[in-house]
Amino acid sequence: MKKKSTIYDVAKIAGVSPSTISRVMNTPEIVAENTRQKVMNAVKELTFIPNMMAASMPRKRTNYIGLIIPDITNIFFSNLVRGVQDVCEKHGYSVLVVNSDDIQEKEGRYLKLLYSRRVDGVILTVAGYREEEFPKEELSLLKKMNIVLIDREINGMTTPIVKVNNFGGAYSAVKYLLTMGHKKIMYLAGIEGTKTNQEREKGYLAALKEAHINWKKELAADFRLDTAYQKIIQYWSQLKNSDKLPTAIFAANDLMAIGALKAFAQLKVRVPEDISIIGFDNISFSDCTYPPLTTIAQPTYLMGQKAVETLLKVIDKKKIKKSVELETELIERDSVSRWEV
Amino acid sequence: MKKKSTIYDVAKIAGVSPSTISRVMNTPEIVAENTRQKVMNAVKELTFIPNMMAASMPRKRTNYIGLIIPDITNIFFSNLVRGVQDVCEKHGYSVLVVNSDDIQEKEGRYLKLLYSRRVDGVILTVAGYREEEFPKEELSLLKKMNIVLIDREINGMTTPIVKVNNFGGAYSAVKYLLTMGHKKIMYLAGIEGTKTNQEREKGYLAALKEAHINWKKELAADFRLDTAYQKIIQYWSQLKNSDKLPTAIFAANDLMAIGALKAFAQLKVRVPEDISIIGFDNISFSDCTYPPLTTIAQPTYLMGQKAVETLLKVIDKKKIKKSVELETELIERDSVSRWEV
DNA sequence: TCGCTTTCTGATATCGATTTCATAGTAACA
DNA sequence: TGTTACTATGAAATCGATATCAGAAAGCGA
Repeated sequence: MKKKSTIYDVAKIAGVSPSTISRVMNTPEIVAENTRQKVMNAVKELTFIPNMMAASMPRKRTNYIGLIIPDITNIFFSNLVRGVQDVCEKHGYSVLVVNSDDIQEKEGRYLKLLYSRRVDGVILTVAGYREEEFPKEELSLLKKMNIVLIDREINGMTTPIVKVNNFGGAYSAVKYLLTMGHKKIMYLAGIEGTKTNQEREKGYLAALKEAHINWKKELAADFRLDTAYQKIIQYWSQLKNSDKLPTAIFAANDLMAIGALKAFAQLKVRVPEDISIIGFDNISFSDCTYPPLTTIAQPTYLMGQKAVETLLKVIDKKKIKKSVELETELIERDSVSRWEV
Repeated sequence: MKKKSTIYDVAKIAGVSPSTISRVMNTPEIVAENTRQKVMNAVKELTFIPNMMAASMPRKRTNYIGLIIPDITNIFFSNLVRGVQDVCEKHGYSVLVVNSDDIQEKEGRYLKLLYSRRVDGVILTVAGYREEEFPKEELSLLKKMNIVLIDREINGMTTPIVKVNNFGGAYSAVKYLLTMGHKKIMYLAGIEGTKTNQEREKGYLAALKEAHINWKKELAADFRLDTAYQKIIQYWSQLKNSDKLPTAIFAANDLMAIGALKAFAQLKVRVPEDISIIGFDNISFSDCTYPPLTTIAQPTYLMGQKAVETLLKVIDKKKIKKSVELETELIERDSVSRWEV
């Protein structure tokens, strides 16, 4: 590996001072045409590329932002990450992504890491599994950093947030099932501790209440495909042909809806003839399932973008809206059919 | 935002020199028990967390590594990323992930970015679309950095690489189709410029040759689901019932296999009754398709891990194997059936 | 008790940029 | 032509850690 050249090396070759090199690299317009030429030549000769790391010390900016998500492997989040990355790059920022696996303790550890790396700000999807109280140490870290929440709110906290109208989305999903004639609708729930799940649950209950429907049933899961798959298999095996079985399922996300689809394929329960399923998210595989999944679309990529835009304003101490709420959209495909009695 | 405390603040409170603070943070065992206590108290009082950014200057290590992949949104790569992240974290490294979108020009730009950030090393999936010659500027950057390739090789370059036995995997996929009685097997190709695609193609051809089968057909695509979907729709619409239609398809990756599945669903061509499909990768949705996809599994996560392990050795100038080649495994599911004549 | 280690700590230079301040040189104006 | 006002550049301090080197204090053997 060749030795890396510094601003001093360039200065020596160009016969000017290091300050001038810095000026040419950052504000070329303030240096005289012919010194600029000399410097550019020297830069080319050494193929000099400035050390951003070193620059961030006096600048007191690293131009990094941190992004904490549950799991990059989850296609919902990888989409969001891409939105974050693309906007960041446009503004000269780089993204440090870490996975909390929805575990609070990891979230805390990573927050500390991001702080020690002195990222300029953090976009945070709070972990789903957590104690009632926010740990003091983590809280003090949050106060020391520029934070924007994404996807999931924290109760009683005024941190800026970018999210989707979960209540509205869930409400319209269930409403849709109702208009299709379904009277027995089950909610396949996500991680209980997340505000996201709570809001979707409220939307589910609100729609039922409005339609004066008393039949309700929640199957507890955790947003994960395999868990949903197992829960469904288990529940249906126990209650074969019982009237406790719903005619439709509203899944708190597509991953679980797909898990359900997989379970029903194995159980030889036909979708949508025997049971209808609607998901939430519109992840990129939801049109490749069998049958293609009807779902509530979330603008995932856009959420990532908005979150960065908000964060950059926070960093630059500009005025911001405390909360950006994006709307969902019903995508009709083939996993829901009319239920005739 | 509270002011960030430095090693000097801690020193003042603890009544010792900054050097001692540094020692307590890095090599506590060499400082006397009771000064260590004093320092620890001061650290706690200020909730001091050292600035890694600043530390990396004299250390001449950033403890960052760069990871260039085509697209984080591609589930194949997001798995690999997770493998990279997990091992990195264990060794005190953080990962800076960027997306080349398989475009050489972006790859070059990001390489430069990573260099300017002075990452300790780079794990690189070379972009698929590129000119014949390796651009000089990019090449000189590669020489200045610690590089490990992953997934895709570069012709005529001795850079260490972690990959899978593509030839063998493809060969066994086609061999499997042959043993199932298929005689007309199409190859649904990935990006032509990638070594990965070339090797899989060779595996395909080798298996056919060995079986003395002359029927061959390649449908050019680009590893992407939508492209594969469109190509299939187009090809089948043109050649309805012609004997130019294969009885089985070997897709260069699962994403394209799933695109094909989607196309056939729409074309009312039954899988596997009318046509068999085998994929490559075993991405996490491949068991949720209809029918569940038979495929050649790649240890994606493991590849990420191995790449990091190799890279860390390169960074520490330890001896390494120039090339780590992992094996694939045939996963039999339901998208391939026996073909009886 | 003397001299020699060993243990522990502090002073200082350093990493590679930026930034402030000072100043030389030139232009502008009356 | 003298005063003022810019323009262009350099010198030096700074960011927050680490690392080297030197010296004080303590321990130990003879």
